[in-house]
Amino acid sequence: MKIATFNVNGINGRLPILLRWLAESQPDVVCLQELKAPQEKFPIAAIRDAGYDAIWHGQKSWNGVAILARGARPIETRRALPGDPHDVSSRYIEAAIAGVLVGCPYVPNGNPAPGPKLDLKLRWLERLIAHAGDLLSTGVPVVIAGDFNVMPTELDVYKPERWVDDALFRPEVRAAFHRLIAQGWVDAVRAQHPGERIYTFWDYFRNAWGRDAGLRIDHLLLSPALARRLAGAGVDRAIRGLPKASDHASAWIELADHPTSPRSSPRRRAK
DNA sequence: ATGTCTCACGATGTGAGA
Repeated sequence: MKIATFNVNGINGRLPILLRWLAESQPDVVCLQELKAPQEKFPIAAIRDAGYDAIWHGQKSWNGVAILARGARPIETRRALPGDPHDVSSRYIEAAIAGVLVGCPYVPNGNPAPGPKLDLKLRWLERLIAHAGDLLSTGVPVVIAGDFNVMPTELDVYKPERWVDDALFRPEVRAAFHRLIAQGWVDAVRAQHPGERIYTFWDYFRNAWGRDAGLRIDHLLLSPALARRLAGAGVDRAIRGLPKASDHASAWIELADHPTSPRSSPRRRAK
């Protein structure tokens, strides 16, 4: 089972790229962010033609999230992050697909920082941490796949010193992300490629793609039971190089049908 | 501070957000 996340940056303007990528990479489940389309302008017909069903939460101009499933109907479990009934931004959607609960977050950017936008981001992350903890406590297999707008470590930034005051890399933002991970989640791409420089986003400015001046901000977090099924993970960099590309590439994981690694505890004695 | 791109409004440009 292949699960991917892709910040599409405008699903209608980017529809040819999305359809081409679906045909080439054949993910079973896709989390999309930044649809930038109202609910009624989601291109569901083209997506069905491509062999996928979908649920989505649109919004005029900004935000917007969707979950696609190949040959299956995602069973929606939520279309907003709990914890603030006044928050109307479409930044979270969640569904059950083939025995896996899939959460699709689009964390607020937070810039300019410091300021009210950073404060909103930090509050949103607290709500995500609370909800993620609830999901873990159910014991259900969960993947949270989306645009977290956080680089977890210096390895995830082409030039860390340039980004320490940015809302994507400030200490309090990283600390919130690490508290989330510490609940028991596995950052799948990092777990499969420890020590490797991997990016998922390259700014449109300053020829960032051409210089490989990237950031790793799109993540797939696995609950313990799913982490034991992790069989592969990576980033489809090629879609970032296409004409009219999104500023993000997609990150993906491959899950085996059954556990491939033992439980981490009790630990096996080294030979 | 800058750079580039998207979408909306409603017009052939401008503003906001990222």
